[in-house]
Amino acid sequence: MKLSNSFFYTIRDDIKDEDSKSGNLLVRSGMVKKEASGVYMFMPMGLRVKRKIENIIRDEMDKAGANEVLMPALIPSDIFHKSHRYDSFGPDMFKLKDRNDREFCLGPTHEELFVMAAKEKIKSYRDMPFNIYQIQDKFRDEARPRFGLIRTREFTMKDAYSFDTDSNTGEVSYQKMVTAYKNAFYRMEIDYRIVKADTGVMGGDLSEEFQAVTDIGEDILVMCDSCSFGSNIEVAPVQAEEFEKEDKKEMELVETPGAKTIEDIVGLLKADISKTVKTLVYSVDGEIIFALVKGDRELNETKLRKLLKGNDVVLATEEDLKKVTDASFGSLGPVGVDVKIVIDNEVANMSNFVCGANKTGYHYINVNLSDFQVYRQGDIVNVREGDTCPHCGGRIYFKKGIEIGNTFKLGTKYSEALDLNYLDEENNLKPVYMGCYGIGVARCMAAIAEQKADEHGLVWSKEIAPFSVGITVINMNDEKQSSVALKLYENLNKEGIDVLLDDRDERAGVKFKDMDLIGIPYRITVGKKSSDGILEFKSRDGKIDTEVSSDKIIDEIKKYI
RNA sequence: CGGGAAGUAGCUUAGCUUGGUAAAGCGCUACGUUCGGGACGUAGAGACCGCAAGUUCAAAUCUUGUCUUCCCGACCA
Repeated sequence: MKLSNSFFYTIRDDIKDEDSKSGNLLVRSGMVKKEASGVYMFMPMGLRVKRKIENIIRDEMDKAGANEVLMPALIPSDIFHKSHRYDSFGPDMFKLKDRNDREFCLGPTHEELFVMAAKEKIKSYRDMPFNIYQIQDKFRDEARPRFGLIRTREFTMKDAYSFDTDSNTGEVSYQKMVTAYKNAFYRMEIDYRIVKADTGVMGGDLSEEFQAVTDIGEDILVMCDSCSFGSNIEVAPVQAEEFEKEDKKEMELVETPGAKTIEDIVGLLKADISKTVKTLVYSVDGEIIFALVKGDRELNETKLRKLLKGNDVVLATEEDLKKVTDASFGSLGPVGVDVKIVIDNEVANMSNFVCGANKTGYHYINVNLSDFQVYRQGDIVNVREGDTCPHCGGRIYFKKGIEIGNTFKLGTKYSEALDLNYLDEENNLKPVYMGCYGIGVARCMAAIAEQKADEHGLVWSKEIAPFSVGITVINMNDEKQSSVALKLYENLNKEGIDVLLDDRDERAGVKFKDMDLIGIPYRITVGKKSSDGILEFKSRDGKIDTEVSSDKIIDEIKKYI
């Protein structure tokens, strides 16, 4: 591509309302443009990057034996009613009606349609396994789109679905996809971790996330310093701390005026923080419960939801609280109150602890489990850095991540809901075992930008750069220079190398800045010495900066791409 | 959905407290000088100040409403 007479522009100033590094640079470099919150246009450069990512994924999927298909984005809503997901998606789904008032939605995901497609083929156990995938746009009316391309409302996703007779062969299909993902992300040069994750609205048996490590990640990744353990904090198990068992002391009411937080209590009563218990009030599907965690722990709502098998788990409001006690939030506890009490495993190890007395301004000291009735006990808190690894006893540390891929063992959830069955060898009708596998295409693009960009702009790895090589002509009005550059451009094209020729009548500085901003990995500069057959060869990452004679330049470039 | 901030030229912003229909830089056009890391000078073009009501002789500025966008949180494959 020649830049003169091309649809190409860059923006010099930082973009207002694009605070993330990747979002800002992708817009500044003219790769994308925002049209509405979480809705982006892809311009020529940006589209090329996106396509290259898609093609890497497509290549790896094909190698893994998956077949590409394409589903509609416009989907009749009734199929989501059948799978009972219409309500679980709720307001995240874009809904519309046709002229006959039939309800449609813009697909937020495609499990249902893939099941319908699979029904065409699957009759018997002989018809499996197979895997089908598509690269297509999904629509989700996110509560808060953010960070440029990282969380958008329309986004391109590769989604694959495996169909197997049972969990044994399903496991094989699953591992094939995991391998394909590793290959794809390796080629994209993304720094990522695989972590265990919550299955969420997808349901199923197991979920693993591929998380790109960046500072602006939306997820907290829990890693171990001495083994391969990795988990999203949502589901990372906590190794409950053990405490010395003390003899039970007599519970005692003490005045704690004005104390609202655990820190206040610790200061006021000179209590050790490990002797304090925090009471959190949750509304679980409308019912008020008290959740008890050690004073310095944070409650994990995902774990609480699972323990109680609830759907809607939210912090209670002051109004909710009034239904069960007159006490205010800072003075709550498990003693003498008529609500279900859920305790964290760690609380079960504690004795003679401090907690609220359900009387504003008062706490009890020396409370023990025998002083109240426990409804449920479980792991309901977040891991902290420095905690003990539940697998090997090593130390836990955190990273922030952007979810770029996700693999699920769905099991039979969808096949049962949508009647996807097969006949086995003994002529029994059985539900199909499914897996599903997603990669966020533009999210990969943003994650790479986030990880690799420097103070000069974007830096793309060679396989996903919009062009592999850029030619910068210092002076287009110099006939020698322009003819050398044009010849080189043609020869590189003949070699099948993606090459961008900056033949604009701009000053050299502007051209250098633009080539850096858009992140072309290799640059050839055609300048004064080109009349002596000398060209400059430089890599965007700064590792190469050398002069090469013009008859050797193509061989030199081929070494790298 | 809760908390915070912001909408003024294509872009980034000033002006708003203390009302008098608008300013700068970048970009753009023309000419000249420049020409290897976002050049300089001169002259221009370009804005019903998000939208709607209200107060007022007069509103970018004050009041109310509304829409949009971003940030933190909630939520989220």
